[in-house]
Amino acid sequence: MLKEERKQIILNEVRIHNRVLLNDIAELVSVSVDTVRRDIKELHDERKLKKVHGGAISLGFYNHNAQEKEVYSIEKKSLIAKKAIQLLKNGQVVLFSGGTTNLELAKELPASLAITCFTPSIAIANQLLSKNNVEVILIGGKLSKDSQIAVGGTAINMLADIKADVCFLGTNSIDFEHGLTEFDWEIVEIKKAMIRASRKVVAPVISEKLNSYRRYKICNIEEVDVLITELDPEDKALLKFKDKNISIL
Amino acid sequence: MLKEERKQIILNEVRIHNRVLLNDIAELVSVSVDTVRRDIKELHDERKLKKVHGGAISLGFYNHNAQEKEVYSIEKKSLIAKKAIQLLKNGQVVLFSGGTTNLELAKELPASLAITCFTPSIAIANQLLSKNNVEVILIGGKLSKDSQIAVGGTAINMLADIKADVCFLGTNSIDFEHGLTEFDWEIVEIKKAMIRASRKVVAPVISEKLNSYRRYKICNIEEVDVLITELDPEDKALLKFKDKNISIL
DNA sequence: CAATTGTTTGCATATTATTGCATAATACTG
DNA sequence: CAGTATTATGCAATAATATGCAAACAATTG
Repeated sequence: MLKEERKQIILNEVRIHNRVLLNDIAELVSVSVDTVRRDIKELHDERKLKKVHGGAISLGFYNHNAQEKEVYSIEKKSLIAKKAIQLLKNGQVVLFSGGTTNLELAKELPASLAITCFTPSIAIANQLLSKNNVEVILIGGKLSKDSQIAVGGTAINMLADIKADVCFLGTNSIDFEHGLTEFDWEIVEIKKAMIRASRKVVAPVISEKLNSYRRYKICNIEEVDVLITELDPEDKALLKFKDKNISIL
Repeated sequence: MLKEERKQIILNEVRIHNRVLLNDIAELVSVSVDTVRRDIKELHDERKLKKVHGGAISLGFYNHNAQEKEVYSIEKKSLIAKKAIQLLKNGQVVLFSGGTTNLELAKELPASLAITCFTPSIAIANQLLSKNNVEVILIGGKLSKDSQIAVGGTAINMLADIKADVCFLGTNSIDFEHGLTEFDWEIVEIKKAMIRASRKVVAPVISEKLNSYRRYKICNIEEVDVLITELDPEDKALLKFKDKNISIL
């Protein structure tokens, strides 16, 4: 068994289970735990996973927590927000899903921009309210305690009456193969409806969310028109998306 | 179970419920309370939650400066809130209009109370979200910039499908002769719809709002079932309302 | 082919991290 | 202010880690 082969297996396990135990891997690939430990250390240095006491966890899993993102990735999100704002023109109708990246986007909207915004997120609605030239329309429905956005039939019905110019679609995970995915089915339903309600789908995502996936699928990667990350558009991690005719910012 | 994994679970619980008890977590993840305590201490040091006596609470997810600054007659509002809460029973469906008095009411709802709440106010929805046993349903629609509640046809249509047990109807002014009145026609429309959507109308108002009136009328004084003020129910300012068969609290 | 060099691997060892328990101190409750 | 619950602290058992070392292995060179 080649070392690289082993490392791929480890990464795969991490991707599937979001965590691995050192001992399990050692048994799985029939090497000593020391070797696995060294492999994980290398993968950690390569930023492919996070080494923790007793094993490793996926970066996506580690980062999925809202507070941490809030605190630690502000600069990245701000960069993404700035790129995203360039897509907007006066008079447009814009749909915002939830998430802290979209929240940052809402925060940074220039005061001069006159647009109409729909959102099921109370946090984003709250931010948008402070923009004088922005008309804010709240998408109603049962509030998910978890993600703090309106979900369910009412929200989906309301979206059915909308055709927005742009939808800023936050997502938990994005993967070339598995598309956009989420933890929570309620959220998936509402995001599917948001895609249907928009002419153009823009996915602002932190690069850490790339190459990870969750249980439930929102859509295929092809349904995204524009992908915005904090990385340089020419970054090698983004190249394959260009093949699918997705704009990269 | 990896330590990091456990920490993620704790964070997740905090995110969902806004607070966790040490003992609950210990049971949930099957470790001693000491271990959970240490985990929470670490998460606290990492600024991912706030450690409190007996457990942890989430960091305020967004700083609602606007509402926090409204400290006008907070004691009076708190007193009104306490009286209003006594009207509520588990299992009821409750409608909240906007306003700082209703916000105070939402804040002070006891954690044990299990009710379903509808509201067009993002500030109140936000408060209600932190109550474990409260289901929150947001009434969607265009957000009024000054009152920060959803107004217009969408909101009114949504209300048409509801029959709540109680409606806490905030109002700008209340007058024996002119009834409940407002500055803003949009708000009047939505409040009219709220009255139609409820079996019982409760008006929590500070005494300062008594005996004043505005341009637009929500309803006659007779349509109010219960009037709650910070005054003693026997106060002479309230006597005349009793004649109209309105309960005074 | 033998010698050399560098890498990988497993093992032994010392070090460090994690956990639960005991106990004393402190905070909350009525 | 007493009674209870929660917390901080030290300690010991266990598990995981880092480190050095030697054997195994591969690639390169004379």
